[in-house]
Amino acid sequence: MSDLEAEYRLDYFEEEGFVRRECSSCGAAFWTRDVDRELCGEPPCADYSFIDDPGFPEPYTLAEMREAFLSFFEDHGHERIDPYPVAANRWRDDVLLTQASIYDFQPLVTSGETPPPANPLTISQPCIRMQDIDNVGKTGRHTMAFEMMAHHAFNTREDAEAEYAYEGEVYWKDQTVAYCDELFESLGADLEEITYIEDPWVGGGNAGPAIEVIYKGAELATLVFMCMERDPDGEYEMKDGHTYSFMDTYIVDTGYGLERWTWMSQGTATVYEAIYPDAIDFLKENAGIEHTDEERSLIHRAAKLSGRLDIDDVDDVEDARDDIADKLGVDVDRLRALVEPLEDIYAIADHSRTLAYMFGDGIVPSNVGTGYLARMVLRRTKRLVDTVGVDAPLDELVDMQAERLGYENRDTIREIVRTEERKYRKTLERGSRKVEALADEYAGTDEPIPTAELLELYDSHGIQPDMVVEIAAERGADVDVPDDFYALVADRHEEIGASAEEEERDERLRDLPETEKLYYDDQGRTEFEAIVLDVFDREEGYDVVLDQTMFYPEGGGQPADRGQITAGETTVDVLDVQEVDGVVLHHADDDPGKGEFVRGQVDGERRDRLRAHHTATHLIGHAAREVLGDHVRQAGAQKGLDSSRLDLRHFERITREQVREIERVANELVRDDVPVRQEWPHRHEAEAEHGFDLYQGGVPPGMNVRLIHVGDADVQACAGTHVERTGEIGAIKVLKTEPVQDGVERVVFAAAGAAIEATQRTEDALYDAAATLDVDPLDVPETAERFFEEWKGRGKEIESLKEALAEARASGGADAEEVDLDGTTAVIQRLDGDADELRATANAHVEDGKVAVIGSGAGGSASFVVGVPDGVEINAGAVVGDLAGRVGGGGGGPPDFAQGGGPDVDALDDALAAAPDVLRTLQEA
RNA sequence: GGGCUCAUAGCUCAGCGGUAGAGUGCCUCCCUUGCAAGGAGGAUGCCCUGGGUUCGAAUCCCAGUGAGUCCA
Repeated sequence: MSDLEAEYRLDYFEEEGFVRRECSSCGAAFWTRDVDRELCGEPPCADYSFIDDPGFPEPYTLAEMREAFLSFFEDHGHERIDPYPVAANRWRDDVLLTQASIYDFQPLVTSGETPPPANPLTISQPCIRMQDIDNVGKTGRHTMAFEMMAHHAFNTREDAEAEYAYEGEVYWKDQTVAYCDELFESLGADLEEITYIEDPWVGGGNAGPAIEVIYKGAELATLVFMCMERDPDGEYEMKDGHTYSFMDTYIVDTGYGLERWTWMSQGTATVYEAIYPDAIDFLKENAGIEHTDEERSLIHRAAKLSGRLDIDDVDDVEDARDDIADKLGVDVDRLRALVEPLEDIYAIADHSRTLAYMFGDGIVPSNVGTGYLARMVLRRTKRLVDTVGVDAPLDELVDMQAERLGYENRDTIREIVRTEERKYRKTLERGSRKVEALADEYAGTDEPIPTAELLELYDSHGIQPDMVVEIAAERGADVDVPDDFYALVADRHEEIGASAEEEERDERLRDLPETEKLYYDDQGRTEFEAIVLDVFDREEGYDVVLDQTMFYPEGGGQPADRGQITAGETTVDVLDVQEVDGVVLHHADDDPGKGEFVRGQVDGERRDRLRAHHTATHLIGHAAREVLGDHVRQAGAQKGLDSSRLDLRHFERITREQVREIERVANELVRDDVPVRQEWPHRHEAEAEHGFDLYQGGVPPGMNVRLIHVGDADVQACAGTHVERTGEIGAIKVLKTEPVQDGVERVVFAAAGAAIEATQRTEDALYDAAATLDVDPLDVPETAERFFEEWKGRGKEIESLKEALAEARASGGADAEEVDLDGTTAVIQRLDGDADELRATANAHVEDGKVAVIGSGAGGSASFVVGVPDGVEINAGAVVGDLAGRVGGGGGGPPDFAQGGGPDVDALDDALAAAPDVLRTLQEA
């Protein structure tokens, strides 16, 4: 094993007269121009020294600092790149949000599969980090949303054997540090005060030496030299305990915090006041926060010490605050009272900015993925706004930031925020009622509300424990919130993770060349000729590999083609087609023979239906964006023969009117009969021209991407087969919309012949209903309504008639046998009616002060109802139990009214005959 | 993607195997000339849908639909 110390011995440090020191406080190794320096300069080894004493001679706004940085690197040979969305899951599926500029180039660029958009490049990338959400506002320097300014260079080692999408060295460590120094110098910083701390970096399977750049107590940049990958046999052991070795590519990954640099130039008490002063002023005024000069001075003095506020957990923050109050010689409660409202304001400004980024980049609130994160941030913001007493509506706060950030979809953003806020309010109302009921229940008892109830309230109803505490206090109930509450929540979710089975890759398959795909040349053609390269004997059937094919393998939500392969006299059926690493496997029911010359025949009708549905999917997606808004994105799709479905991200249910509008727009494009074109541009040209909206169905690998243009209306990266002109689709009919999860709506539709068939099916159903009602189809709704009302009316009428009938039977005494039980009359009666009739009759007898035993043999089983008037000592439940036992069943009920029965109808009369004895026996007991 | 909760009168909900309830709102009457007033009476339910268990299901089980919520 060896460490990375040698990696930091840069010629640049040597030439510039740097010295290497170890911090006398924390022991970290660092490089400095100041030979007398002992401390690394990073809190807690040192305090902020730039507050009220900026580190640069000129103050910069956020925009000015961004421009200064980008143009500096532009002047030094870097190409400026537009920022990527904050929703990183739009181009990679391993993370949800963009947390660093390098995320933009993972995994395809960093692995060398795809070239970077420019090399070297510079960018200012908006990022969102949710990890420290609890401490935003408290530490004075942490924000959830920030811009990471960066310059990147992608290098490949000279001796690399494999092919990479970029080659040679652009620049490496010395130049990177030199740029950093020069940037500081150009801004007028005091270079003597800068320290470069050695701090190796590890993350995501990669590692490398890295340098933290500290100036006047603030970490302003991190220079990462990504050059190693995890390797069990590697020479270097990193801080994560794994071993690493050098790889063929090595990448300069820098991160300069735009907010920190801006703050440094202004020297305000907190970073928030430097980056969005307008928002802070607005919020302060709105919440009515004012300070005396003395208070303001205290806040500033506290700010200088705030670098020590560690962010790892809230307890630390509280401890550190004690510490700070102590140092300033003020009461900690006073400090807290002064600072806490400010902290809330800072957090609100930051969260609003986060929301603006999220919604601006098209994230839709949901119970899954990025949508869920957005929902959490929004709810948290809403709580902060309520706590601190800001009465501006949330959509306005977010809009202020969205305007500043230059988003164009501001109306949609506001609508999303309002919709989401409304949902949250409903949740809170629902929650309050639940908690109030629960609090009332426990208020009378000595017991506190149990933890299990708290967990249930939070997990199933989204009610925070502090809300329970608040409401419970109002109603005089106790609550104990355990310290490890959220750990208990996590326990509830603990379960056995499903083990993913790694599929064994076939060696023989790997040696085969990629299959040439003919289906892109002419998407309507169905016949072709090919050579059988290999045949794999499978458990069921065979996998046939050809040198070229017209068969479309399953992919992109489009099912595989079917058809036949003919070799001489032998014809085999192709049942399924899959693609593995560029090799197309034709799953057939028989072996056509390896090395044979074959003719392939694709099932043309099936292919045509799939083509129509695939192009129709693009049209529906386009129409949905037109009707519902630009935030609408594909969340999944599946094409079929009879219908297809497209899942769309949208923040509310799609209305009937909107469906009609979507149908109209889509069918208009069909009628216009516009051409559907395919092209294979370089991915960077495609992205530059159309943005990431191209990748509705996922990001394909490779240098070039296949684009499908529908006229001038819609462009998407897509691998499927399409029609030549939209007119071939004929018609598109939306069959239904349904929610698949919060924030995702599924549109089910049919195209071409399937559209007509689907319409005919619903029409048939309507006609059948109309025929039954004997009315015109258009009158069905009205008639159904009338029938339903009438049916309900009759139900009520039958009910009252049964009552009347029961009265009549009771007084008329048909079939009734009356027996005397110690002065009380009991009526034993058989009437074959339903349970309601029996009950009503029994009730009528009881009203007359008689014990009633009513039996029925209707409905294929025997049943009894026994009623006992007040003051008669007979247990009705026991009577029924006895009688029901005689017909092979059971029964029971309260003492004054019981029901029961059994399957043996033939025994009913005998049971009734025995009833007087049963009654007498029970009366005596 | 997974877990959990819920669905009963217009609204808010109770009932959790044995005759469908409360509060509120609605209608009528009385009292009172007034502010969320009081009293009496009344109407209003495919107890989400479909299957199962049971003599009997609003209630228990399964599936579906819809709503909510937590986590990755």
